[in-house]
Amino acid sequence: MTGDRSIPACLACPIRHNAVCAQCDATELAVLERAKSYRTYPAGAQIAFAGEPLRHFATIVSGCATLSRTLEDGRRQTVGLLLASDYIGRPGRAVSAYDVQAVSEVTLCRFERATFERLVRQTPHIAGRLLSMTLDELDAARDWAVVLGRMTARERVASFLTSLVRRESARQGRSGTGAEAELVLPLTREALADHLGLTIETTSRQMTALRRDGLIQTPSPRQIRIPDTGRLARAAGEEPDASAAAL
Amino acid sequence: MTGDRSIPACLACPIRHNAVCAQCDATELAVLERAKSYRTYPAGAQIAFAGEPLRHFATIVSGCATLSRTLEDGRRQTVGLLLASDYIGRPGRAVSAYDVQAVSEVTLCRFERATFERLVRQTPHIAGRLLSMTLDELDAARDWAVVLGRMTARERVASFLTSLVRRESARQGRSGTGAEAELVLPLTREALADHLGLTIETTSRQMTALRRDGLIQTPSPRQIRIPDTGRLARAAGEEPDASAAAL
DNA sequence: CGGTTCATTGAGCCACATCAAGAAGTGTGG
DNA sequence: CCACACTTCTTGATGTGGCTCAATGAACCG
Repeated sequence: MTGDRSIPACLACPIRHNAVCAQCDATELAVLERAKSYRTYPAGAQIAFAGEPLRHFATIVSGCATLSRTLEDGRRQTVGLLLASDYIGRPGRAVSAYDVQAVSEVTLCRFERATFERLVRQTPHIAGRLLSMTLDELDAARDWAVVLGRMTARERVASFLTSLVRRESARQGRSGTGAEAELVLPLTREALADHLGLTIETTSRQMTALRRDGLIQTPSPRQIRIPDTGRLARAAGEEPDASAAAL
Repeated sequence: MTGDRSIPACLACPIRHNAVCAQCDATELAVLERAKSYRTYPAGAQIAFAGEPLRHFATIVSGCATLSRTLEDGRRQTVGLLLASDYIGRPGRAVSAYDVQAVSEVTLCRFERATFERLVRQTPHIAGRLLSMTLDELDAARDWAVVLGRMTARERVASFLTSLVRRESARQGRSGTGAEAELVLPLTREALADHLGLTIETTSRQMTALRRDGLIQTPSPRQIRIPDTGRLARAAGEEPDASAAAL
């Protein structure tokens, strides 16, 4: 494709093996190549509005976005944290059910809605991958419902950090680097609180408490070092065997 | 099919047009017909256990079941309420992520897991419907996350009753009977509390409060009459236009 | 260097949890 | 048909985790 200098080829795409196109072969990718367009949003930009039409189905190539809903009185709840390879939009619906906001700078790989729906129908590899990803999202949403419905503030923070570490290390292939981990929070305290179903203040206090107890270290508010992920997972309410059974 | 007297034909199935088979034609149904088996569980029975293998992919033909997870210390959160035409199990996973419990007597239409996965791959009509249903479930799970994360006890109860009324009237075709509604709670107070992320006591108190305020009437604890669904929806935190805009 | 945004910390209060007791409904056996 | 046990639901009294309100600190930026 000589067309647009700024759009990289699918075969060189960083999320080639994780996005809806993961199972596509070279021929199928060529079709996607022609239909796709890129768009980049700055940090803080709103990508979609709840209740408003959504022209594209899009995949996050890089960056981080939140999926949230705001009640009239201002209460907001984030219902999904979207990272690279996650998708935005719903085949079959013209209207976005949630607000989508770029948390860091976000680059999307987009398809016109009608075009994408045709692609889904005609390409079992896309339909299959889309189903698999949606089932994963459904499990993630349900898991998070347990956190929101039953866990204490401390457990919520610990759960979130634990799940971030897991996503991070899953993305990078290494399944368990062992005890230690370090991560950069993509979210502000406000976005974090909205995700946890807490206030900024409570979230901050729990971060302080976890630091005091030696479960995390915070060189800066956004940077978090976890000396022992197992201990943090236990603080998140997980039984000691859950995923670090090997130790 | 002369095989089993107790299994009704797909064409006569009460959930024919709502389940994963909804888009199938007569030929495809014939294939399902041969592969399916029925099983009925009494109220209270556990259909699947979190972390345990799940041999079948199943659809609820009749009855009501809950999808839940229990933490070691006994805290339980229901993450899904399954009614007729909803499915149980996850194509591609051999292990159940949640506990599934029959709330009322439940009849399932089941397929061996491997058989069903083959059917999904070979039948676009099934794959498509499964995707669509999963996307709906995902939206429902995310909507419920907003309730669990940000709503007061009163709003949670009102939200739940409102959503039950909506599902009921959607299932029966009539989109909005107007203001009035009556329903029989499929859940005990305990199961209800587990779904709302509250205690039994708080749930009961909120029911009492809603009755006191004239938003509901309760001839018996399980039977609920809603004289004005719009008013209840507003108590659930919905802006007055949301779905009863026509008034 | 003031203004702005973001994060932390403190003090007090309130919604919901917990603990405890009754009330109402349901089933069983005499 | 009633007595008794058992489960389910309701109501009351008290405690507490997280929210609210308010101030301060830290980082960034024009």
